[in-house]
Amino acid sequence: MKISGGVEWSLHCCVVLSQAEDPVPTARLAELHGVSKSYLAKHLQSLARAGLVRPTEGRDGGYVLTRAPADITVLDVVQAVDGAGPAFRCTEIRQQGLLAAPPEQCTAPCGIAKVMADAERSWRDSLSAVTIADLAATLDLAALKQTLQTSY
Amino acid sequence: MKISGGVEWSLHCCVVLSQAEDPVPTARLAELHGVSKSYLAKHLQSLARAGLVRPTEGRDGGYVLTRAPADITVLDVVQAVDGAGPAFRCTEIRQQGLLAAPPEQCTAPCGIAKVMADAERSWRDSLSAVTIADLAATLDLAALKQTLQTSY
DNA sequence: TAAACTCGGATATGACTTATCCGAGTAAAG
DNA sequence: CTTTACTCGGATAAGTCATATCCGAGTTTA
Repeated sequence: MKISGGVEWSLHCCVVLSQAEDPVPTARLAELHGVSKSYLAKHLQSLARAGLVRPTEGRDGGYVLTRAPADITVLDVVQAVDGAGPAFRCTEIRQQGLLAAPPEQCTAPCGIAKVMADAERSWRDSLSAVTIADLAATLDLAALKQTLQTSY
Repeated sequence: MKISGGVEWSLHCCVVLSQAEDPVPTARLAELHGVSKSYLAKHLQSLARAGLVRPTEGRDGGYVLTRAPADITVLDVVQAVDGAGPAFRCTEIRQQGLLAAPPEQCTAPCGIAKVMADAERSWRDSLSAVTIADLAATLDLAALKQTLQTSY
């Protein structure tokens, strides 16, 4: 089980965007966090496709959050970057091989698939209980905003 | 987020082993489930390395569970096959770039890392609440044992 | 003693994540 | 109105990890 590395970058960017009033371009977000601009751009595109951020083109353009920070959960960001599909995909092994179960017993989901799905649900519930606003609240916002206004 | 495909095979195998009294070889487990023998062997090795199953070599050899089915959780199997490391790895972005936080504020874990770790904990708790015995209880054990005794 | 069957690690293949670049389009400034 | 500079977006390589397979070392049985 593994989570895409871009998730961490994207979450940090969302926190920064929640404190910025003006659009923030990709290059600026990259130097703020000390990461590759080219690669960060790819993840920001994922956020844009998911409708979490809105791009502004041209001079003085950049990204802005589309919703209030309290209305964007960590799960929203994770799914936008890492995909929303289930981590475990049941291939219906119980219907294959010598001990294939008869189809009439396969109306209910496989017991193994059910356990994995329940676990993923718990995982998602935990992530959706925290918002970008909650994450921002744990930081020194005064210092952050001051750095944001530092000359380019 | 994605889970190795071998996890499904391994869980089904553990359920079968919980109902078998004699060692079951890899080739037999493969034909019972209709999957590749060569590839299944690799995952069974992972289970053996984790100490969940014990191999018996030579003629009439095979694999046997090392513990009672009620003492082996789904989490044990998942971690044996897919690795036990955390899915999210914090790279301490907060200490890099223009808005690097001073080290004295970084004694506690990053807020983002904490959220992700909590979610993974929920996931693991769900998986560790179910055992191989629980999974077996949802099946038609009489039919399964009969198939197990079918001639090779 | 010999034979057959078992697991174990070492070895190719393929898919996916990672990482990067340049062009199309847009808003602002002169 | 023209020019300029800056923005995002998709298309494009490299690297890494999971997938899939094979043959040899060792052991039990007959």
